[in-house]
Formats: sequence, C-alpha cells, structure tokens
Amino acid sequence: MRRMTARPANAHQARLLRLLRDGGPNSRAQLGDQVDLSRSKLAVEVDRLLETGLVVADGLAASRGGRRSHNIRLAPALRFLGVDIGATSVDVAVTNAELEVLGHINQPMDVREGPVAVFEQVLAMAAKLRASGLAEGFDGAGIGVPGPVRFPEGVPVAPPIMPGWDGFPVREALSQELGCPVMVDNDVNLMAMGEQHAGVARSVGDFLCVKIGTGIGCGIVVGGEVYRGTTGSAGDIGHIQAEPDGRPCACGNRGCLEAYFSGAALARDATEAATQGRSAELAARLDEAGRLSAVDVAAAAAAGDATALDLIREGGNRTGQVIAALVSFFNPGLVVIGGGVTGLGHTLLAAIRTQVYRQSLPLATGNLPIVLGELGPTAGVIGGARLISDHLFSPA
Amino acid sequence: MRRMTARPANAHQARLLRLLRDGGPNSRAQLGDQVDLSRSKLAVEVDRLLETGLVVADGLAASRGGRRSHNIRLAPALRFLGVDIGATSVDVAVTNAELEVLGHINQPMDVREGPVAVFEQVLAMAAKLRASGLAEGFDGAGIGVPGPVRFPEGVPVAPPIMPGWDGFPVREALSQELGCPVMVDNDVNLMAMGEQHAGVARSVGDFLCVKIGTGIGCGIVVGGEVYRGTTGSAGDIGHIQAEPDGRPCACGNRGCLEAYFSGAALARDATEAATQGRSAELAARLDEAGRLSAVDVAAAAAAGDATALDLIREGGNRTGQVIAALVSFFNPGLVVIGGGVTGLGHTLLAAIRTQVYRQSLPLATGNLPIVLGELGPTAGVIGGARLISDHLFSPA
DNA sequence: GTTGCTTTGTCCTGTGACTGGAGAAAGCCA
DNA sequence: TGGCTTTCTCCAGTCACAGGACAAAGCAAC
Repeated sequence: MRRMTARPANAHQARLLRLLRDGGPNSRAQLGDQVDLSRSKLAVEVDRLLETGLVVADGLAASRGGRRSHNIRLAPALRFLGVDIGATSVDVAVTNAELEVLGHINQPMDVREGPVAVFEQVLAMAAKLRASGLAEGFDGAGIGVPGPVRFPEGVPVAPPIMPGWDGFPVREALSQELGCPVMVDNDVNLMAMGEQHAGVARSVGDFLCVKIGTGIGCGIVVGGEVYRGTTGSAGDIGHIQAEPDGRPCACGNRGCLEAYFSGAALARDATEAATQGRSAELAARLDEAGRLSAVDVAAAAAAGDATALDLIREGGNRTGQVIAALVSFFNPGLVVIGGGVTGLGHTLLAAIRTQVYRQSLPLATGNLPIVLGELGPTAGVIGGARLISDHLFSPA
Repeated sequence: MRRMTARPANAHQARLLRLLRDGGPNSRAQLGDQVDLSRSKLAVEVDRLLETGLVVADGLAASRGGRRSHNIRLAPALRFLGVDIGATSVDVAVTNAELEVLGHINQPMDVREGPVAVFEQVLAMAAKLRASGLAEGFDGAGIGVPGPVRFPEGVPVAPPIMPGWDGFPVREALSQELGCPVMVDNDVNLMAMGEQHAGVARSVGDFLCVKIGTGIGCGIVVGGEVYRGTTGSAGDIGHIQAEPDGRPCACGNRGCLEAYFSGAALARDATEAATQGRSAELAARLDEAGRLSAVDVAAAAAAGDATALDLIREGGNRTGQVIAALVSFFNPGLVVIGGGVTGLGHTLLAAIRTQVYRQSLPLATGNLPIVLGELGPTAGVIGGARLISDHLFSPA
C-alpha cells in the first residue's frame, strides 16, 4: 500500500501542516490567526491540502457565539515510526501525525552485532506494531543511532561504540525495507528534538540536552534547530578531557569524561566497590557473573546506600564541570539532563547544578534552568517522528 | 549633512546590496547570474536602487564579446565607521561601502575610565579621520566592546573588566553623537565577522574565533551567523576552569583559564620570572616601574629566550586544552586564533594545535584547520563595518 | 418566531510581483 | 557590411495575494 504520496506544494502549506502537527486540530479561522495570510489565500491552501488528502475536515467545533467552524486536522491515518537505537537496547514506536505515541516497544539488543542484525530486529518490532492494528503502514521513519551521522546522507561515520556501522547506508537500506522516507540522526539529537517538541524544552530557542546512557552525548539546539557541526560530530562531549593524564578510555586517550561517568563506567566502578566489600547493599545485587549495572546503582542509591550515592555524586561533579564549561561557552537558555540513568535523578542533578552554578559566570547562569528530561525513553522516539515529519512537512 | 537616508525596500534589494558589497562592482547580467531573478525584475530593482542613490552606474566595463555592460556599484560616498574598543587601546577606522579600510587609527586607552571618557576619545578619533578628507560623514558605525552585550539594545551587561559600563546605552548615545545608525557587539564577535568577511574564514559556515588579548574570548559562527547566546555571553571562555582549585581569578573563582593565560596573566608571570632572575632577557626589558607587558614576552621569545618560550608554550597548552573541549563539543570547520598577542604567533599556535589534535576525536579534527587570523588589528574594525552594513543592507 | 449580533467560511475583483519572449542597442570578428 | 554575441529594455501575460462583499450558521433577547 502506498502512503502519503503528497507533499506540501509550498511554504504556506508546509507551515500549515506543522501548525496542525504541533497545535492539533484547528479551524480555518484559528489557522488564519497564526499564519498572517488573508482568509482567502488561507482557504485556497487549505482546500488544496484537503484535495491531496494530507489534511481532512471532520465535524464541526462547538460554537463560540457564531457559526460553528470545521475542524481541520492532519489525516488520521498518517503514521510515523520512531526508532531509537541505543548501545544495549532499541525503542520503536508508532505515532500519529500529531506525534502522539500510539504504541511503544523496547527490547534489549547489542549494537555491536552490526546493522544487519539490528535492523532485522527493528523491522520485526515495526511489524509487530503494525500487526497490532496501530498502523496499516508507515508514512515515514526517523532513526537515531548512538554515534555521529553524516546527516544529509543518513550514514553513520566512524562511530566508536559501533564499529560495524561505519558507512552503512542506514537511510537507504531502511527506506527500501520500510517502503517510506527515512531520516537518520544521532540519538542525542533525537532526544533533544523530542524534549523540544513535547517535553521541557518547548518554547526554548537555544538549549543543550545532555544524555547520559552507555556513553555521554549532548544535543545542541540553536534557534530552534539542531546543530550538527561540520562533520556531524557536534555534541560529542564524552571524550572531553575531565582529568589530565587520567584513566585510560576506550577511545585510546586518557582522562575522558566517559571513562569517569557513563552507564558503563558507573557499572564498572560499582562492581569494583561491591567486590572490594565497600558496600553490602551493592554486593547484594551482584548477578551470577558477579556484575552490576547502572540500574543496580540507582536502586542502591534509592535505598540510601552511601557508596552508590558517592559514585553518583562524583560522576555528577565531573559531568557538571564539563557542562559548566559548555554553559560558559554556549550560554544556553536551558540544560536538559536525560538518558538511561534517569533513576539517578536528583542526586545526579544536584551535583551537576552545584558545579555549574559555582563555576560559570552569573550572567550565563542567572536564569538558567537545569532540569531532568520529561519524556524519559519516549524522548528519542518522539524525536524520530519529529525528525521525519519536519522533513515531510517541508516544501517538496 | 544627512547621509544614506534610503534603505533597501525589500529582500531583493538587500540581497543585491550585499552582493555588491562582497563582490565589488558588477554588471546587471552578472548580478542576474547570482540572484535567481528574471532580468526584467532585476532591472526594476536595480533601477529603484539607482533612484535612491544607494548604488550608482559609472562607466562601461570592457566588452566580453558583445555589448559592453554598465558597472553597477555601491555609492562611492558611503562611509562606515568601525570601532574596536579593547581593554587598553581603541581602534577606529573608516571604510567605504565595500568595507575596504580607507583610514585606521589606534590609540592607547583604558576602558576603566568609563564610557563617557572613552567615547570622547573615540569621537575625537572619528573627527580626525573625517578631517583628513576620508569621509564627509558616516552612514553607520559598528562598535565592539570587551564584554557581553545585550545585542538588540546595544547595551553592555555585567562586563567584568569594565564595571562602569554596565547598562550604559552605548548604541543610543553614540547614535546621537555620530548622527547615524549604530550597532554594538562584543569585540570578539566583531573579530569573527572581520575574518569571515575579509580574512581566513571566508566561505566557512561554522567556525570559532579565539581572541587572546587582555582576556580571552571566543566568537562563535553558526551557519554564517554570529551566535550570541541567550543573554549575549556566549563565547565567554576566559572563565572556564582550567585547573580545579587553581589560581585565584579576578572574577572571584579559582583556576579560570584567564588566570593562566591572557595578556594580563602573561605579563604578570613574565614580570615574576624576570624579578626572580630566571631570565636575563626578560629582566632587560623591565620598565621603570619594574613591569613587563605581553609585547615584551613576545620580543623575548623572538630573541630565543627559553623562559619566555616556556611561558607561551604553557599558556598555549592550557588554551589548547580548553579549545580541544570546545572542538569536541562544537565540531567547527575552522578555528581562528587572533588578538593582541599575535607576536606569540607560531609558538602559541603549535602548542594549541598539539593539544587539540591530541585530545579531540579524529572525526572532529580530521579536516580542522587551526590558523592565525589574517587581518590582525583590522579584523575588529572591518567586523564593525560589516556589522552595521549587514544591518543597513537589510529590508527596512 | 423574529430580529440583531457574532463568528465562520466563500466568492470576486483589483493590485502588484514576477516571468519570459521580442527586440533594440552595442560590440566583436570575418 | 553582415553574422554572431552579449547586454539591456519593453511589454504582455500569469500568478499570488489582499480585502471587501456576502452567504451560512449559530446565539440571545424580545
């Protein structure tokens, strides 16, 4: 079945589609208030959109003291796929055209198995969502991968934690398999777009979105647009030096932030503490292989374990020092903290805040909120849907 | 005498004015090639510009095998003023509409004397340039000040090194005195715009411009536009922590980059080395008050003094470490090093390069040139002219 | 029910922006 | 002098758009 064959024919139509996406159903009059076009011109464009089937008019709204208005809304059958590929798990979700999540699956997975195996799994998950009746097909898909991406082509470049992916034509391959347009981006950028669309970053033009998962990355939004850098590696803050001649890092350098704090580093440090008998609480959570995960540390911290709390605080301090530097440099209007280690929540946040507020200049921190992401694991998939809808809702 | 009363009436005219500014005189046909308008429409807009007097047609170009074309150029009487206020000196220059420097004066000065005294001096310098016959008046002025600026209003905010300036309405006051439109920005942003217009950063979309003068700052250009941050303090990297619990800094914190390397820090360290007898070369340059300046260090280094070279190298290393972090974060296409301490040149550059190439990821540094600014002290004033011309050459 | 008022949506015409072609002007070359 | 090229101008036709007139549809007061 072919879907969404039409695209907006001009900037007006694209604008209208985005308004309907972000603001939900609207009357012609309400649209006119937001769009600075005469009612006649607006009517023409809306009619054309109705003809293409991209939007539909269904039912009448309640009267506001005069003639009742028609509800104009995006085609209710439109479906976007959001895919967030992490280091150790995948999230796949379907949304409608308003980017509301209709169904969401999370499964463990290992990126290092390579793109072929991973996409087999992703396609199976997508098929499952479709089979459950949530979608008859997909009109577009936005994919996030945990590494730098050459954005225009949708190809990962030199990704440190997923070596088999270098140069794999993700966009092209998935577009073929799914039979719909596909856009690919860094997972951190997707999270930023998610929080921008439906989370804490609504209405903020310039902000940073720090994602602490298996690694650490940072989404950069400038004037409402994701900034990707010259080679697509902007925001790659995991390998900023946090300690001169410090711990060795997987990247070959020493003292990288990621070597001190990230899901992986936290798990390793906690395991060490547990096996050295520094924390009974942590030791009790060791698995058969004698290992701990970041989730265990979060649980131990929630139970009040001092060692776990110390690990989190120390990591938060390191991260906070780096963020403080970025805040001085970038002067954002908001800093969002998110990612897999959400359980660490407020202990982590407090440590980061302390460092930033202490080290950055008052002018940069004066009105700077530093908050946790609001969407959790759905930020990435919503960001994916947002990414592809931005693409499709732009002039052909 | 009233000047440049007209402004471009629409985006087409603005575009044409900028093309003429950046590309020099052009025929209608050449303009048409760059502007994607029909020849008829183009002719209409050019005619309107000719009517307003913003552009003039003077003479015929050589034939290229057919009818000779008219030379269309910006009005030759247009004059912009570029003012670059540093911590210890001012640069004032006049340019024509193509932003070519026609005259340039530099004078020592102390910002701490406050805006009134400083502007008295600036106005005198501008009058001198005018008196020398280079300009009959000014059509606009771009001013750079060494501190953060609330850009839309042109007002310095909480500038650390120039306390008397906080909230002083620079734009309004100067506009009144000069009788022409004025725009105000951070001096570092001006330098970035200068190098972008006429220096090493031509044709680079995303780059960083690190200015090492009395302090250290960084101009950020994203997609060809200067990025100023939420409160106008973006690029304020002098107070990024370079050393935990390090040297006390004038800002009240400890370990700031500026406490280790900047014109002021370098002078202080060199003076110390000289008085402690660690360098005869430096000691020979002490002034009557027993002090050295950054220029003395540069001279000593040029003479091969090991202590001076060490100081520069050490400072370069610190600066390079911070820049490495910023490169990882921002992934620029170019890094420009400039500012008062140009004499330190290649020793400094080598130290910075070493750190950046060693600490940043290959993807970010692979094609990353790190170069000295090309314009020296004229970068700022050209940037000022560029700033105001961008403003004036935009639709009214 | 009727009347007046409000809101929503449609229709129509006039205006200005813009394109593309025809051709004039001006130059080169043989 | 006649072809060929480039540059520039003029003109008519097309399209985008605004804004007013008007129709449709609803509410409320009488």
